[in-house]
Amino acid sequence: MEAGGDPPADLLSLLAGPVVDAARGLLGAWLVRGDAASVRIGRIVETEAYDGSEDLASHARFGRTTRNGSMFGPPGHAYVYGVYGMHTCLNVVCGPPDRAAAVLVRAVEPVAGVAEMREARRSRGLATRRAERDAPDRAAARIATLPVARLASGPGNVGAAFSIVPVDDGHDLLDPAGPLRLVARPSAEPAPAVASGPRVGVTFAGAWAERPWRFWVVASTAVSSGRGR
DNA sequence: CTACCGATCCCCT
DNA sequence: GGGGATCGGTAGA
Repeated sequence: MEAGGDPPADLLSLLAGPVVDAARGLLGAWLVRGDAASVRIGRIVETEAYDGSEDLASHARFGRTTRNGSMFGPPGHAYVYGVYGMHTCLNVVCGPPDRAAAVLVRAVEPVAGVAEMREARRSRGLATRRAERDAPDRAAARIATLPVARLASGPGNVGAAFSIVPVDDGHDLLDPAGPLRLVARPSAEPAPAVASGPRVGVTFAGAWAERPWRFWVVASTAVSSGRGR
C-alpha cells in the first residue's frame, strides 16, 4: 500500500488515549470511503466524546448490550448505530478495550467525491423515507442543490453521504486496505482552531449533558450548528 | 431567525 | 410498548 498521510500508528496512539483528547485530535483527520476508482473523502470538522459506562449520555450507560458491543472493542474500530428508524451514525472507538469510549463523527467537510456523496444521500433517502419514495424528483432536486458544506453536516448526514451501514460496525478504520478508513491529518495542514461546547441531543443525561465534549473546527462552514444547520 | 412536529424502526432500561 | 447521540418541512415572529 502506498502512503496516504501519516502512518496509522499515530492515529492509533491518539485513539487509544483519553477519549476527550481523541475527539479534539480527530478534527482535521480524513474519513475515506472507497478506492481509487470511486473515493469519498471528508475532513472531520465536528465530533463528540462519549466516555465510559458512567457517562449517562452514552449508549454504554446500561452496560454492554447487543447494540453497543463494538464500544467495548479495540480503539480505531467503528461503532455504527441506527437511530430514529432512518439514520445511521458513525463512531470511532477509543481508549482501551472494555472502556466503552467512542467519538461520534458529527460532521465532515467534503474533500473529494462530492458527486458520490450526493448520490449516496439521494439513494439513502429513497431507501428510508416514504416521502422521498413518493416524490423522488423533489428529493433529488433538493439534494442536487444542497451546498457542498451541507452534504455531510450532522451525524445522520455523515452516515448517508458515506453510505455507513450496519455491516461497517466493528470494522477496523485504521486498516489502510479497508473500505472505510481514517487517515491522519496531512502534516502539511496546520492544526485547526477548535471550539467546544455541550453535546447535542442528550438532555436526558442531566449533568453529563453539560460537559463540553462537543468539538468543532471554528473556521468550517460544514459544522452542524447544534441541530444540523 | 427560532420552535415545533412527524417520520420510522431497532433495541431496550 | 416506549423512546431515541436526527432530519427536513412548516409556521410564526
